[in-house]
Amino acid sequence: MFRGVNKVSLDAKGRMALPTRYRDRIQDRCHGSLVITVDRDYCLLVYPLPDWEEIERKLIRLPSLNKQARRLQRLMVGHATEVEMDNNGRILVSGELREFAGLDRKGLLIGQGNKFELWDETSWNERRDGWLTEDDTGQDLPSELESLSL
Amino acid sequence: MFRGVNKVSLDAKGRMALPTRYRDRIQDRCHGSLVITVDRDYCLLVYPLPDWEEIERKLIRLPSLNKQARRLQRLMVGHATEVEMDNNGRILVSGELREFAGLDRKGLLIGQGNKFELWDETSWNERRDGWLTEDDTGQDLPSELESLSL
DNA sequence: TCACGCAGTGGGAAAAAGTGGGAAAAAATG
DNA sequence: CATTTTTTCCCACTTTTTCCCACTGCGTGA
Repeated sequence: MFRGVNKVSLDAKGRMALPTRYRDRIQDRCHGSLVITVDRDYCLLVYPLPDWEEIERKLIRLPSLNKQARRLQRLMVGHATEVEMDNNGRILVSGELREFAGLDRKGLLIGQGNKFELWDETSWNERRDGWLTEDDTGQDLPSELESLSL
Repeated sequence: MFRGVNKVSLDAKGRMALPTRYRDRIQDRCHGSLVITVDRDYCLLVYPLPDWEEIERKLIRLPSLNKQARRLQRLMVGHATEVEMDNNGRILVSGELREFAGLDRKGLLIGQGNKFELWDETSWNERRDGWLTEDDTGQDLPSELESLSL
């Protein structure tokens, strides 16, 4: 499981070093093959290849005539890019993906279970402050949440 | 079960000595592996690794397209950091987490059953005074609270 | 009252991780 | 097919992190 906030930096060539604590797990799981795609919140998602493939299958199977489904397919499958971890534990984030997420030099890699989210530092901070102050009364909670005891 | 208020101090490198009375229990439960994450009230939560993993599993399973669920995932899983107790019974609290909780030198470790809360001393005192004077009439209690006998 | 021991604290050195640059290989273009 | 540009791979340097050791202060017991 991936978790936690990790400061990462992108160099002039768009290379990003993955935090060492995850590297062994990534090697085991997918021999360094990862897939990067986009999220509607203007961050990037980074999956180990096998995990991505499973999601991709689910997405492809969705009903093609459903608008929501096509939107998801186009966004997620359409932007999915396979990358390999190099000898220094770095991956190459393409210019298009960096631009999409507003990524400059300083990024944050956020562990989210089976995947990472990759945010521009500034965007993340803004969004996070929003989530913290946001009033959540009146919103519909999934029933799983109602009974959650942390 | 963890309970009680414990004064703790953080050194320049962010290291914090855990109170001795809990160390054996922490060794038994998780061999010194703890997870620190954030709370909406701007304090930190400290879980023994197995307790955290159970919560994490529940969080990860929540539906990805639900806004509330993603918010919780990003805040809690996204900030969760695994730490190890060192030979001197200390754990390392990262700069980001310290900053989040406004933690400087003096902190309070509050036992809360299966976890601890870690507060900056000043914030805790202010918040506690607030809870004591807060007027809760007119608020609707969940049914579990209605029948609570203390 | 003095000595011993343990918990707490700080600092420093060794190791590991991160970063940048350059050269070689590959690809693209005319 | 040759030249130019892009990409990839490798090496070396710098910074950060981690681990270990030593000192201090307080409490306890002789």
